[in-house]
Amino acid sequence: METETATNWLSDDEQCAWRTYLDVNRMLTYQMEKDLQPFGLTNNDYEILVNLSESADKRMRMSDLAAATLQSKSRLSHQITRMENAGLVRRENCESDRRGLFAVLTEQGTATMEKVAPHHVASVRRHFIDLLSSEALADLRESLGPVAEHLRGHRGKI
Amino acid sequence: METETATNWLSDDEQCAWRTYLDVNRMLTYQMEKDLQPFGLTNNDYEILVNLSESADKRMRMSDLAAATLQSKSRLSHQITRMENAGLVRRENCESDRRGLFAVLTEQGTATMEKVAPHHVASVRRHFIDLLSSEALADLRESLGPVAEHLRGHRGKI
DNA sequence: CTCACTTGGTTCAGAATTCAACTTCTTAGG
DNA sequence: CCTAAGAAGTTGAATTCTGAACCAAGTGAG
Repeated sequence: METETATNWLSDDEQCAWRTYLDVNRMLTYQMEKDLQPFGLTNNDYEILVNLSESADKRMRMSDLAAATLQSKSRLSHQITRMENAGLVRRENCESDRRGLFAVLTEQGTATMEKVAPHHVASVRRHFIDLLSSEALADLRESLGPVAEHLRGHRGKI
Repeated sequence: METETATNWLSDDEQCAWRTYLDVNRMLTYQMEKDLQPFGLTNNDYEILVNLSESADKRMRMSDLAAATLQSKSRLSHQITRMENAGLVRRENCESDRRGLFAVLTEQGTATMEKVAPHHVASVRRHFIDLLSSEALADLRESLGPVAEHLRGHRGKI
């Protein structure tokens, strides 16, 4: 009794698209990281700074931040500890739920953001945005949007 | 004397495209990793297996493999050691350059590839390829190709 | 009320990654 | 030749990440 169905391999075009996507992905991450390095930040640090700086009162609950950045609670906890030591954020108790903690952007964290953001944007432009026509960009949004939706609804499920 | 030029911030559309791209990136990586987990492989393992299995004689020089996967020599060395312990690859001396080493796919490595690949392809389809129309896919190839080119030419430079 | 269950977060141990030596071999210049 | 510079890999220590165990605080059914 054969329950296996024949594998639906990728066509050449599909294969090519997928690999290109992966390549861009990997190289872009690498390049962003390199471009942040002079400021002593990692991609991860930066992402957290962005999240915090865009939140009301520049603060977020640990678990929300973990969810937003798709990190485990454990990893985020370590990460925030490091950033706390670097003076970028601090932890603050949550009144309404005494189990909870906020990660809060410090003055220095805000200042860092303001200093680094322009360079980061320039980097994003140089290595991505400015290499795409505005139509290409629109297409990208439209086609990747549903993929993002799909993945969001998936969270760990098979 | 003001040498700063005004920051060319991202427009809403650009911002949205960029964030969508980042989100898909992160969630997709996460999902691929999850889907490989039952087979005891990481994305990294899999990528190396793919590279080796597509190479002549199922072997690659360590440095070429490092370059192909954008890892440091050190990291690759550790990685190969682990995979060697798992029986997936072995190291072999290089005749022509006695400093050099090949990473070679073992029988077991090949078998693992054959077993896992169909599931991996299915995963790629489910979470990416099949969510895009063939036009969207073609557009993606066309617009991301030059980005990949640009990044390839960049390798660490600012 | 209270006992089980969930949630929010940390901690610890083990695994992976980085970074800076270090070894060996190759190559090019004089 | 011989030597200095560079390339191929490895190693080890320090850092980061993962996963499970844990604690403390909220939730809710009986």
